[in-house]
Amino acid sequence: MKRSITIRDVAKQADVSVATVSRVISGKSVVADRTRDRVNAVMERLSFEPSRLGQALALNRHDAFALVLPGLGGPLFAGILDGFENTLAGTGITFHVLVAQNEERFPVQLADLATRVDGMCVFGAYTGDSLISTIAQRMPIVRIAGSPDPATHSINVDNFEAACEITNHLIETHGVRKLLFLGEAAQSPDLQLRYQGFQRALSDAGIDNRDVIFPCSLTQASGLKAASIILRWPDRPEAIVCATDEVAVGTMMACTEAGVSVPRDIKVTGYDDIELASLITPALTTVDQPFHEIGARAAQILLRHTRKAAQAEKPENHQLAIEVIVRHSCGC
Amino acid sequence: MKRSITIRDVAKQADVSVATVSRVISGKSVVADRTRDRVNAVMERLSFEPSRLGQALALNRHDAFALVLPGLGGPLFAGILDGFENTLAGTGITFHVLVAQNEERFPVQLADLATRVDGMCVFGAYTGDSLISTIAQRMPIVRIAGSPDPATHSINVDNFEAACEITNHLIETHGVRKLLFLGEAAQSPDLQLRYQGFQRALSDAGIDNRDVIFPCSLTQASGLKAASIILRWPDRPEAIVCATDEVAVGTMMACTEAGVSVPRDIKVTGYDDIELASLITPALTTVDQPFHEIGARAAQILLRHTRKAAQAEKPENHQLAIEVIVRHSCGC
DNA sequence: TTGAAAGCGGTACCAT
DNA sequence: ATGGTACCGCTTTCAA
Repeated sequence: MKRSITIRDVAKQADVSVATVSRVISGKSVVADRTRDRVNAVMERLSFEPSRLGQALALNRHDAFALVLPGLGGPLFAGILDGFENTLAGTGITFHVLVAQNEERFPVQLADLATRVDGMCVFGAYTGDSLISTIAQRMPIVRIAGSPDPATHSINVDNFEAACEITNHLIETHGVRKLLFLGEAAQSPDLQLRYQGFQRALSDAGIDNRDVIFPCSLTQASGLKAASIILRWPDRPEAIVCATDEVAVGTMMACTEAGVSVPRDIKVTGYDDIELASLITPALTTVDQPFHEIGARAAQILLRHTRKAAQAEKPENHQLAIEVIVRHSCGC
Repeated sequence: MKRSITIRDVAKQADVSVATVSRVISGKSVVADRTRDRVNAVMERLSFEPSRLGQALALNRHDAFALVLPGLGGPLFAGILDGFENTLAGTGITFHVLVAQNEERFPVQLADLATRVDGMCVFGAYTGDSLISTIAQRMPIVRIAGSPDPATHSINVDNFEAACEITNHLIETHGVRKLLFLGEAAQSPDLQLRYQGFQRALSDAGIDNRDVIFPCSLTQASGLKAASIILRWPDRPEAIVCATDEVAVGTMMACTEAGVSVPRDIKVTGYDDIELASLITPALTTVDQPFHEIGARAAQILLRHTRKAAQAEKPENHQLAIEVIVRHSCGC
């Protein structure tokens, strides 16, 4: 590993001071045209790249953000990622993705990440939530669909409302009285709200809302497994409200395998509106989430709060409306 | 943003030199017990965390790797990630994930990443392949399922062989003569080999292997869309060999929608053996890939070649065997 | 066992 | 417009 060339090498060869080289690198200060050209030529010839480490240390700035996601699955993350990436493009800021696959190792990974970025965007809830608050004292953090935290910015969609609405549709329009929620409520505040909205719709309609959830992780495979059990129940539900589209698709697969017709024999709804939702037969009634918009806003918030000196501004809290998309799996 | 506490603050309060503080931080040098305790106490009290930037600059080492993935989709990445993460756990090295969603921005992102890590693991092929070779001169890189490159390490599975074998099974065991490959061949060397293995099996059996591919991106949605077109052809194929399980699942959905029975009316095979493959009905005949193992090996190679001084060692090239998993979608 | 001081690769203030 | 130089936070000789 031969020593890499530094700003001092350039200075020497161009016969100027390091200060001047630094100036032409940053382009922020005025340098005589002739001098600039000379320095640029030398940098070119030496194929000099300023060390990010040196810069970062001197400026105490990383020019990097972090995007923390609870897993690789789900097409929804692709949307957030894309929105995030798009608004960061051209700002000179890049970002790291942390995929929190391992709950146990997460705190270490997050702490490490915190030493390498100027701000973070965290999706979902984690056991290390207190750690997040700690980090938030040092840099802006925006939480998407996470636990409320006065120290961080937040972006949330109105899950309670949407879940309530979609459930209501099933009850009011299609006269269903026996419903089941399929998914995990504990996992994140986001999911909890979906379940609570569901429960509220039941109680509003005077339906007993106890014992109406069947646990299931949020994948097609789990949905398939869970639904094939449920379909064998003696008194199977008239409608299954799924926590995500993935679960719903799995559920619908279980139905066709069991020879149960959707929506005639049983109604199914999803949540998220993934690409598959509109393609499957019957097309899935679901809830559209503006993932791209969410990612974009997160990045904007981060930019705002790192660029400005005003570090002490109060947190932004964004609430996004979401829309129920009625297709055919509900009986329509 | 108040100045964070530094090693000098600790030194002053503990009444020792910064050198000594550095020694107790690293734990690599001998320090008198009493002194160490005193310093530790001060660090504790001040809740001092050494600046990674300072360390990195002094040591010229980041203690970080990068994992570059061509997208968020596919459960397969979760396996690689997990293997990678597991072998890195406890080494004090963390890693960044780069999700190459945007082809245009990829070179910038990769170059940026290169300034922040000691080694990278790159999955798949990209337009910026020459950039990768350049970076490989400065740090170890392992390519998974990528273009061959003498400057980098590599891990590959025997896709040609496996694709050939699974196709052969269809031909020999099930007497199929009219086959179609569903997927994208151009996207990566990995996929290309799958298609080439398919073609080889055809020609070995004396079947015309021109015009036997139908383009389709590697998602369920695409598989569903493509298959529903194919199924309407006047002379539909007897078997569809899909580039991935996702495509295969989409294909099977299209079949049930069209009232075409798998495997009676048409045979379908997948590739990757995702969780859903064994759950779906009929269970998918597919190819198992040791993703976890791949991720683990990649990390090991990186560790080996960054820890040792011997930077100039010759690249490692790993070839992993893969196994065809025969279930029912092929007719068995 | 400990300390003083010279880097690591930049930035930016203060002179000139 | 340019140069000299003191940092940024940490590691690591070299001496004591």
